[in-house]
Amino acid sequence: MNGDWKPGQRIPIEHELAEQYRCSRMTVNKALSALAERGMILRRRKAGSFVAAQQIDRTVMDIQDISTEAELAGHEHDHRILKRRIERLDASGAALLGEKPGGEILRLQCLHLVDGKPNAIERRIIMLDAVPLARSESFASVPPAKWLLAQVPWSKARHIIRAVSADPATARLLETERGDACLTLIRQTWQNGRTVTYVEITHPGDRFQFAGDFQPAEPDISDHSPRRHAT
Amino acid sequence: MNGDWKPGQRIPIEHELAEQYRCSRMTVNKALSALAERGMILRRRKAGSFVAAQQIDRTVMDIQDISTEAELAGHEHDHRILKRRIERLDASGAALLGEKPGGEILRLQCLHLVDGKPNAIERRIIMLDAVPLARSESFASVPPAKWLLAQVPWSKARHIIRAVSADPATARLLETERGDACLTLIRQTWQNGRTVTYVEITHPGDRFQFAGDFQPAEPDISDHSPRRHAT
DNA sequence: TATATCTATTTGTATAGACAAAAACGGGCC
DNA sequence: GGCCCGTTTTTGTCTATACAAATAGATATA
Repeated sequence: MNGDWKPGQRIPIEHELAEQYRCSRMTVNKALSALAERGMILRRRKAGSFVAAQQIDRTVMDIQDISTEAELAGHEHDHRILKRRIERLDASGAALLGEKPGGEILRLQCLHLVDGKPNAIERRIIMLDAVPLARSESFASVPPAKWLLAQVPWSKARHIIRAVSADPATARLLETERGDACLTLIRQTWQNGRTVTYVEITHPGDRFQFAGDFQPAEPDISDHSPRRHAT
Repeated sequence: MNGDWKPGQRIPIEHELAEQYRCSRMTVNKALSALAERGMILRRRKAGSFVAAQQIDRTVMDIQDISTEAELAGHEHDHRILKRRIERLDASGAALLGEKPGGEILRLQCLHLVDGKPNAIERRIIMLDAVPLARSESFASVPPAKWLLAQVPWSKARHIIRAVSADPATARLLETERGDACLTLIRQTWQNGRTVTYVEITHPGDRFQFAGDFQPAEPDISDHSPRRHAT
């Protein structure tokens, strides 16, 4: 990693880099592929490799389930099931989930406490045909997120983060003021193209935030040595 | 990808998988390494590879600069510089940034308009010793984020997403009600361990959200064939 | 029993060679 | 000029081999 290359600039071809740094082309390829995967460079056959024009601000967020997160941080976690009802998916719900209406769902509402204080409200829909075992699960001892994680592997997830004002019911449960800013995480998970679960988790804004880091791979081909990572 | 493995279960060793799927160990290693990188499996020398106990909910968010994002979505973007002042970093600012106080900074405040409507307030600190060119830049035509992206490549970024209630000044500028929920993105970028810029971008909660997808790698070693990706 | 040391297993990574796939480029043709 | 087609460059990936590094488990020792 000597002089930083400028956006759009062409990188020497793999064979030249291999010769320059006295390593095999495979090693160069692996390093450059890693850079490409992180969006640092663009690669096109025959055309060559180029420093990415616009650095994409890509950040990786580890969005854990609340109980796991609390445990890892050394806090006490507890939860109360406020609502648990089997329904059929109506039209509006179906539109929200992108599924067909009519299927049986389990609708849950759950309050999460961290160190005894309300930390989040979880409103969840579980598709019962995707997770039949949920029908007989009370979720009294294991919170829904953890139970689901252990039961069903998901193959795709989508997250949305929103700021909302607390409605009266939410404010009361979270012991905050009505209208206070809250951070809502919406997560939908699929398996083989079918929704497994949809959940909205609302945190009081003054007690929660999401953080993510992005550390691009250093183009450290130059300080390459036989016994160090190249990625 | 035949039967899904259960968490904690041990995966056959690379040599066995190579034999089983009639490919070289390098190929197996590459596939498993990719899975490990995504947190799907855990690997330990001598011990073996194991299906990750807790599926880490890791999501990748593309957090673009506002103007770029608006352009991509086909919207009109404009901005106004509300404040532009050269100061010295005081103690509280230094603590916030994790830098030493006393250095010269450029403090900016900027209103972003999308399709003519206020969409965000940007409050930014630029370290002038890291970006000396900023001293003579007015940012009247190019918004700060875009200008910086073109000027200084960053090597590390940290993002925090928070929900906050609009203070009176923010509410007035964003043409929303005081106390309304807002989504604030905080981003700090470094180059070679030194802060380049720190920015807080506050969006009205009813006009903004962040989204991210996570699609884990399929363990598609079984349908391996000479001319398909193994990762 | 507890601790240190050795050994064998497993992953990590480099290498050289081979061929495939994409696509930029050039020539020939209308 | 514009279009088609073969050539060539560059990346993408697999193979087989080799050795290094970490460490679980076995053995020796206190």
